[in-house]
Amino acid sequence: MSLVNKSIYAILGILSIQPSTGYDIKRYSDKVLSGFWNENFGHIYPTLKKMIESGLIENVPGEVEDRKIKYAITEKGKGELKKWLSEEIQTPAVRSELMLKLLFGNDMSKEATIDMLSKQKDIHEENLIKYLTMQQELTCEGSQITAKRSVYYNAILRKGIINSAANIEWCEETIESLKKLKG
Amino acid sequence: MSLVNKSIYAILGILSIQPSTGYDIKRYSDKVLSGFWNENFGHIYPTLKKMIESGLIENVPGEVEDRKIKYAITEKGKGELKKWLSEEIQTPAVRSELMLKLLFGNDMSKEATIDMLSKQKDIHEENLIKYLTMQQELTCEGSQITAKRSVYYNAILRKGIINSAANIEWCEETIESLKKLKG
DNA sequence: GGTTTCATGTAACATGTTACATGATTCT
DNA sequence: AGAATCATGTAACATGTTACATGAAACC
Repeated sequence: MSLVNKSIYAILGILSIQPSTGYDIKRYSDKVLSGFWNENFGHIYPTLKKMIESGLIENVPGEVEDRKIKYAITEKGKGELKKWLSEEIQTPAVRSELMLKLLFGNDMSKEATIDMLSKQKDIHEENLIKYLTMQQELTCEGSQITAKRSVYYNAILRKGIINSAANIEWCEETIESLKKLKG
Repeated sequence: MSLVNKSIYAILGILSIQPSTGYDIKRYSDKVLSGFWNENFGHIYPTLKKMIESGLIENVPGEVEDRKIKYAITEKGKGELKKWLSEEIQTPAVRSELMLKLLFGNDMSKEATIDMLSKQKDIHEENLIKYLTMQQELTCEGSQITAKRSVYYNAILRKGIINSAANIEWCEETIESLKKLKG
């Protein structure tokens, strides 16, 4: 079992912002990275252990208070993060269940297909609102994010907004084209 | 090892169009499903075996000529396909390396970030052309796709087109916003 | 006092990719 | 004749999720 790759960079990145516990990392990916990156405990804790072993992170001394275990990025970890950042991004393999179902939509009733697309549209509309809200939170209060980072974070939110809008548009036009179909 | 789920529905769907060999299935996902769904041999062949065992597909009699093994969907398989089509789509977990790198873009030079985004833009531009070409091929010659299915297939291509365009737009605006940044 | 959230962790499972092995056929 | 494509398959690896177990602290 490797249980490493990909997650280690997310963890290194989060720890480069500030020292955190495993729980903090999970919370960060659920809230800040919501919709772009996900982590789960079954991955986080074993990965943290391996990263300690390889010297990419370390326990924060004096902070091992109650039952929390706080980690910080080391110089070696910072180097590893920078190295990864400069590497080419490999395009991920896509497996869209929606597209698959639509392609075999012949075997589905028109109504069921429209219903499926409506549900997708609802999801994207919810997401759009979520990203717009996050964007407002970013611009209003200074929050914990530094000004420089906020430019990057705003770009990420814009990506969510643009993609959600595109998906909504597509759902609508596809529903319309199906309604025009006879049978 | 299960080596089943998800792939079985792609296979059932493809076989519902016409009987095919494992190789045909791979080719179909590379060409027709390109960008929406991917399959690999390490998955296809073991899955086909399991599907034979569970009676979802069968060998096409008399067609086991040379070294090709052709499979066809059974009535049970058709039922399974329809059942899956009516099930709710679960939203897939997202892990976007690009977004992760952008979020930690603080640790990257501005130029490197812009370069990264340019490369992404190029990829999406290539994809856009690919989808537009596929759309033209669909409308010009009748190809092998039936008229009814072509409506669904066109919707899929439209999805690729709209998404590619949205991504290009986002790359451009993000590059611009970074260029305006000092430092 | 009970529920929710915080907090850490493991084991089993699910899923998917890559590398390798083999050999026929077709194209140049 | 040699290279590319067709064709099938396995084993090892890589990766990721879910369910379970445990218990403290905070909230209501």
